[in-house]
Amino acid sequence: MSTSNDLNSSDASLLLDNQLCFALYSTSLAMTKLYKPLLAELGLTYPQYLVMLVLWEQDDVSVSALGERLFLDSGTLTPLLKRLEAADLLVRNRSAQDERRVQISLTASGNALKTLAAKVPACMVKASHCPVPELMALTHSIQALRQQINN
Amino acid sequence: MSTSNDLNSSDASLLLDNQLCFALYSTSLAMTKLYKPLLAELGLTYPQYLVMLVLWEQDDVSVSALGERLFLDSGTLTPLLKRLEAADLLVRNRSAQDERRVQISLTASGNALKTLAAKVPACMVKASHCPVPELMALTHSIQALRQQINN
DNA sequence: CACAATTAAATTGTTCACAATTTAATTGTG
DNA sequence: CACAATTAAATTGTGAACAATTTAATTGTG
Repeated sequence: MSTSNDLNSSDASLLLDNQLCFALYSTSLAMTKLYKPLLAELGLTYPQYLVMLVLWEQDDVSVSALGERLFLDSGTLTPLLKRLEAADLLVRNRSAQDERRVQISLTASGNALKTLAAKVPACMVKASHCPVPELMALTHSIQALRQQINN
Repeated sequence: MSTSNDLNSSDASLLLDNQLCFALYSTSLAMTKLYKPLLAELGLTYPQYLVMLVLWEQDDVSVSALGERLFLDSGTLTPLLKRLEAADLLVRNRSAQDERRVQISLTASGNALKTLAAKVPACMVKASHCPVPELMALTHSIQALRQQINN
């Protein structure tokens, strides 16, 4: 019989609550592990790959523009970009117009890597063992959730 | 006009591919940020909260059992568990039956924290601005994807 | 123009993740 | 029983994430 001290309902909440956040968390980590061997061939980690994807879409962007796109701040991006610069995939230059800004531009190697990276998406879709329409539907649902969370 | 060197199709793939993995990655990080102030009141980080959720469901588990449940290894769990032990929320003891195993048990403080944590789930559901049935459906889809990925 | 407020990166310090290795205990096989 | 193989945690080293702070440049207001 339920009493005011009965924690069963909160237990259920804790279990239910656990599900969405933990599902996102654990599946995101699983995805990153799935990418790892493929990206290792390119010499990239997953966050580094995300930065390269942005740059392949639009070269010569500021650190903050990159951050807005990826929802990451300079504390995360600065050291990551330095590693990509050390790998000769991009260069970091202070903007002449605004000395506070640092512009990120691809090197020839960084541009060339796009060709090698072109095979990554198909490999990932195959590795997920899921039909593409389902993957797309799931993507839209998750993006909608992120939209709600970020207000 | 398309040529064999035209990268437009791979561009599209790169964009599409980006979506699901990046959606998972960025939404998971956004969720963790949403939890942060709430969990800070309990003195927990999000991964620490996950460990406590498991222990509130089932006390006295081994490090590897915890790892199977959370998809994490001893390299991640050992230092995290030491911090929770330092916070007096749990104790780590070598199993008498098998000296290789370390059993994790809640302290009185660790058990007591469950009452405070009971309010967390409802707060998170409210903060997500999403109807519960949608959250549940999304959870199941993501779990199914994780299942596929982990084979 | 002066100077406070704002903005952009970088830095510092803490906490994950995880691959690879190490240490120690247990199990399986001859 | 001996001892190689396996298993469980811990350790080491690298690379994120991020809050809080710092540094430096720009903007806004009097």
